[in-house]
Amino acid sequence: MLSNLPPRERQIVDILYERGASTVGEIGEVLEDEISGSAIRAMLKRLEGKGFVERSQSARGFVYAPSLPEKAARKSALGQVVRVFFNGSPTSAAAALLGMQDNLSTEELDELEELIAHARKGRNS
Amino acid sequence: MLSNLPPRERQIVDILYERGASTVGEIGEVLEDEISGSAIRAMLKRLEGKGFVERSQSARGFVYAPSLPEKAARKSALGQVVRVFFNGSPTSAAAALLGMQDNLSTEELDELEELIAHARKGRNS
DNA sequence: CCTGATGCGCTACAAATGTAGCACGCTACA
DNA sequence: TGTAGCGTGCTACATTTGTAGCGCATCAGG
Repeated sequence: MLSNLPPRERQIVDILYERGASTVGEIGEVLEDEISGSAIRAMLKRLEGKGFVERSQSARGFVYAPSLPEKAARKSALGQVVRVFFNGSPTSAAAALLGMQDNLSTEELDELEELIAHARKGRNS
Repeated sequence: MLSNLPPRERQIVDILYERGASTVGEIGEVLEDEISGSAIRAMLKRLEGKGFVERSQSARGFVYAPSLPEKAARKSALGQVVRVFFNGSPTSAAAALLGMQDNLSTEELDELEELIAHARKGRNS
């Protein structure tokens, strides 16, 4: 489970999910607090050992990527907050999410309505 | 920040948010892996020291509650997953959420549509 | 062929975390 | 009035995490 990684390791896999496969240098740039490259490498190595990241060669040198597919990771992460903060109700979490941003684009709203319509339909079947 | 608590401590505050104020005994029951009461108490003490939980007397004995208001914690947690997994777009996170459950009640769907309508209106203003 | 600069792995080590054990006080009940 | 049980705090300790330093390779410029 991603959720029980220690803070720093967690932070690093988050960066990996956020930015996609990255080199040690890139990770270092993203981290606000300056940290030595070898420290990052050590983290990555442990993460690799635990099976959360994979390393591969590339033109840029070694790049590290999360090994758990993003889709699964999303689901797991969302499930976590839904369970903890929204009583297991994805709907109310979605509602909170919609309240988070001040202006949604018309396209986004349309898309959401379509999703809802779809859900409604499925429900009647 | 809640997000950089070590795994076990995180797990415990999660339980607190999920169940509300709880005693050591209750926390122990929820944790799948059997763990000694004193271990839990030590965790709670550290969490209290860090300012994440508060302790108070009650009829049941000492109860522990998260000190960061649930609303803020929610927002922070959601913001986190939105940033990491959904490119900072709450909308697409909401969409994923709607896809998570197979059947939504009509009431929920109505509520969501109302939210969307409201957002649409606000946007035109 | 030197010499810096980079990026790497390894090792070591301080700090934090996760856990159990002990001793104490307070019920409750035979 | 024992004494068994429960909840508590404290302390100690093994493990894990977070970090830096060293030495080695590779590569570019002189």
